[in-house]
Amino acid sequence: MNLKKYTDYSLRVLIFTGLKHGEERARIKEISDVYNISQEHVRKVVHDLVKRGLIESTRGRGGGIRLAKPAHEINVGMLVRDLEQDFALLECFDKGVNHCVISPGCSLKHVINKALGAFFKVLEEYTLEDLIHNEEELKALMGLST
Amino acid sequence: MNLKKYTDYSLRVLIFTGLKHGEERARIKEISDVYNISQEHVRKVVHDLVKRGLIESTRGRGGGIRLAKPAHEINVGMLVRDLEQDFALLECFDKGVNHCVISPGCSLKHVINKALGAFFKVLEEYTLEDLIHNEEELKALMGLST
DNA sequence: TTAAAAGGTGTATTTTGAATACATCTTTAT
DNA sequence: ATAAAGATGTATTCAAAATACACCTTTTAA
Repeated sequence: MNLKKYTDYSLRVLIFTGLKHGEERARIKEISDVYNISQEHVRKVVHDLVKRGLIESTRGRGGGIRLAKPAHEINVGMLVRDLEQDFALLECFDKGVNHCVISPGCSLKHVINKALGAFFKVLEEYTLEDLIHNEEELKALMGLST
Repeated sequence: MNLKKYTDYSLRVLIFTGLKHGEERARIKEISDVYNISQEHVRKVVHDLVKRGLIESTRGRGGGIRLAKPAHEINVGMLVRDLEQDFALLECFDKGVNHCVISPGCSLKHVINKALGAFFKVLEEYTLEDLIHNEEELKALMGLST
């Protein structure tokens, strides 16, 4: 059981970007340096976040990225749901693929579904703002002058 | 986000086996036929469940498998935890691999962990007995004479 | 007006781990 | 002795994720 690295990276990109204020912008290069993730990947992740409307990017010299909406409007649960598209925890979750004969009478899927619901319920209690509440500490860890 | 097919298969093997009573035993061949999973795989899964002490097997003619303990003592949560060994949802969960600089001050891992806890809390409310409460229906779906 | 800085985009390759298959062995009741 | 059952180790296939490569577009400051 695991999440994709892209989900992890996306969250980290948002955390970094969330630390910029006002007219400040984050640059892909910066993010790539801080987290030691190649620029290519960061670029992909950023691009994706732009498409999802979470990040706003400006091209050209002096450009960069910033959050497209306030951090408290970016919900962690929604984000993870979005980024992880595939939640077919059991074969029978995917109608197209399933060929388990007992699935019509099988309680397992309900149990797993209920558990998955609980998982997201917790995540939905948090927003990006909660993840950057300790702004100074994070900046220090990143080696950013404050 | 997904579970391994082996987890799925294991649960299904237990469900099948749990429908046998008294001196009755399930045979790998039977399970393989009902679920349409090759005998090879069922064998692996069964072997694993035997090692985990959930199933008792008898070799030789007239042999087969049965639960090693009553169905209500087989907890779904524990089972899934056991079968899915790897819960490194984020890179920073795995100390050996992690190289995210912000991890000492990052709240994300706590949030994800809490969610994972909620996931298992739900699963732990169920045992194999709950999964086979509708014994007759399941047997009918499997095409077993009752 | 052009060079540098920034992001955009499509495609290809590598890696990993799960899923599956193959081959052969051991045990035991009849 | 033999057939029915499970045991076990190894090899192969496959898919998806992760990563890398190449090249494009936009913007602005020198």
